[in-house]
Amino acid sequence: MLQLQTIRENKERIITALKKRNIDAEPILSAILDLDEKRRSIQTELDGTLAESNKLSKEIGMLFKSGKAKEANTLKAQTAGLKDASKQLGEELNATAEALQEQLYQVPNIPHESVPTGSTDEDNEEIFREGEIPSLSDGALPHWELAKKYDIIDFELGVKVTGAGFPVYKGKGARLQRALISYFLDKNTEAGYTEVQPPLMVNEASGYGTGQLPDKEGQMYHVQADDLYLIPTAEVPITNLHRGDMVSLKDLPIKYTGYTPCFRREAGSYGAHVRGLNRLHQFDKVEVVRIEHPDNSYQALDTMVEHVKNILRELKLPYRVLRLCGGDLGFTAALTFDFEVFSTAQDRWLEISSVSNFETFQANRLKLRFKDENGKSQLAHTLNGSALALPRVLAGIMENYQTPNGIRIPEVLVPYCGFKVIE
RNA sequence: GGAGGAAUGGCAGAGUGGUCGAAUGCGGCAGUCUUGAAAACUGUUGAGGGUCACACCUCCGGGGGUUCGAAUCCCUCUUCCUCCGCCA
Repeated sequence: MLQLQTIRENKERIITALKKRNIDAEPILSAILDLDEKRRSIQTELDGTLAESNKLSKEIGMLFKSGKAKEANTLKAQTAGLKDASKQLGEELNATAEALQEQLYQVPNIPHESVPTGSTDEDNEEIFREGEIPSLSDGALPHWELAKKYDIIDFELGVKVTGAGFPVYKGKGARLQRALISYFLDKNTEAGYTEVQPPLMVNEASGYGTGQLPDKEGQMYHVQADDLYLIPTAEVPITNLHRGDMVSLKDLPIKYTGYTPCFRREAGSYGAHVRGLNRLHQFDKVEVVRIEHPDNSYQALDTMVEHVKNILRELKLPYRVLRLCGGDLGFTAALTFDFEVFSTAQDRWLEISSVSNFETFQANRLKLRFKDENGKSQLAHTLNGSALALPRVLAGIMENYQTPNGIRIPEVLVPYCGFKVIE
């Protein structure tokens, strides 16, 4: 959520910036500023009314104390009108403030100046590419075929137990997945992130805090009986650990990593691109979250990008890094880098990580602040990234490491797996 | 699930109807002292709205009510603690 003050002072600049998202923000920003002005004028009027009745109350109190009950009762009669007026003004104020809030929730984050223009993922800007794309033999298979051949992932079983998009990992497949989780967590804790195991369900306030609500209500599983949401990413519970906090300067940066299953309804997805592990309703992910001083957040973003690069380098997977264009940028992000692994057998790139700076957009909703060098409280910057999303990494390993005699295990994972090949 | 108790500023913790936005301690900040640091001492220090700046308004878990006036009384919700029951 943008700060009102920012909108008041930079309306034109925001409109220009949001054009990168291919939206014309003029109408909504004008509506917001109108509501803001209306809210303030009601507030001023209400303040005056309250000031007057406060004053009268004090006088009445003093009159009672000095035994002048009769005069006090005369003043009492005067307060009735003020009470009605302030009650009505209070209701108006609430209605206006609520309408204003609703509008503010509709405005996405301002894209960073480096965000390229564009409307779809085809307009994303490739900024880095590394790793050799292996030349596979003629019989190379996509991962869902490999999964069946070696009996390590069973999609049909998941359909029976739950439904499509809930695979069952078996044997060495399950072990490889567990190995990847441990390996990622180890890499992240080595880099100074504190490991946490957060709840897998969150309340409504948390959903609003990180921006999943109200914008992406339909993407989350909602447990209606208890009004809780299954998390679509560990970003939600982990960032919300500090909702409402006033952190001290010396605690920054705050760095967390956590492994969680993630649940997404993925309403509207279909077709070949959702085959196998490409798009699931439940998947595992290891996430990193940072809370930063605004002066350091972009440096921190670069650090996170380098960190993920380093992991992919160790796994010896061919990958590229994209700077998301305005049209593809998430609602809450100011700047996002996507990582994609090349899936040789499918001949396409698979997104395996997304690293973003949200600047104050989430912090403003979270009321996550710190005391700065001058003792003034200001909003912190929040960032997060996947390090990494499991299924597609698994798919990338299966497809790129396949041989006619089995799937080799990347060297760094062998100690975690306890075997060198799936055959 | 049953019975009680509690929720106050960054933290701890007073405050039970009228200068209480709130004592005190810790922490933070500034200063004195010191070669420097620590200790000690002195001062200062909640958040939000509003204003050019004041004034002024709001906030003592959330919401509602009583009253001229509520941190303080009533209702309700949430959370936490203690005891009992049940259970991984």
